[in-house]
Amino acid sequence: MPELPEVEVTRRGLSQHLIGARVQAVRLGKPLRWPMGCAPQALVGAVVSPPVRRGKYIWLGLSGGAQGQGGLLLHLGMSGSLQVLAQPGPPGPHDHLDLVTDQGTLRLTDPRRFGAVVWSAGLDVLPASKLLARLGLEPFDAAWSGAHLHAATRGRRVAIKPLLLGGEVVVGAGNIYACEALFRAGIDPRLAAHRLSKPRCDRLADEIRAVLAIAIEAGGSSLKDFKATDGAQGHFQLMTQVYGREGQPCHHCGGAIRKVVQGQRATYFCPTCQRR
DNA sequence: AAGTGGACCTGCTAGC
DNA sequence: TGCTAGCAGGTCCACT
Repeated sequence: MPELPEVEVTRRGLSQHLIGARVQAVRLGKPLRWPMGCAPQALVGAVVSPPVRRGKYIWLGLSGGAQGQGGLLLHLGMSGSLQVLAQPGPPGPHDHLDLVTDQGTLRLTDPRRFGAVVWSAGLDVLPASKLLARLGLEPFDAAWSGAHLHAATRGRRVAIKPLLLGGEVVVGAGNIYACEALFRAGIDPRLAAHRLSKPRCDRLADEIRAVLAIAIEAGGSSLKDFKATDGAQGHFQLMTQVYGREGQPCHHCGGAIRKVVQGQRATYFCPTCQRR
């Protein structure tokens, strides 16, 4: 589910409610992708630092508990969401973490359990450092540019769309936003990455940043599971030009949007507006 | 090294 | 109406 915009909307929600909150209790549900790596009890008494986003991860710094200085690295996988609840009801079968604090209960809900909650003593030490090690540039970092994209794609014969999904070049564009950015840039998702000219890299780098910014403004995309921390739904899914629109007319040229499969993921594009 | 495909898990939908 | 196959926003790992 959550791509960069949904994670960023979530991070902002956590910032509003949880900074300075003191952990009172921790409850775990079913196992997620990896074990948390510390005893839940050891987090009691810790105080929450301002949350930080790196790619699709959220880092929630914690200080002062028995576990000592460190934090939780959170990932929402395909179907996760985080809410801050003033009056939490009993946890359901898909609620896998409750961080009860004096400012509300942070609850992670994730039906598919591809998400993760991992304790680490810091972002730059194991295990967090390993999870973040291969991540590419942040799209809102000044270093993200067409020049960087151009350099990173030299010698890469893989198609541009699955390369974007991999996140080693630039983080944050998942299946929806990779499709949308390539449409906006007029680039065929099947084009081998190394064939992208410098001007087209400039355009694509700009469009990736633009579509992610627009989606953050829209509160993200809520296809089925995603909710912001206050339960609000995003509405970017109403604005997609290609994603999920197979057979429907292109808003630009009127031709039918096509769907192909790349790397076992659906890709949507306009065969007229997007060129090799 | 780069590329490809399978794995993880659950719920929903389209099609028979 | 009921079953089943296929699909879903991510990413790690093993294999060629």
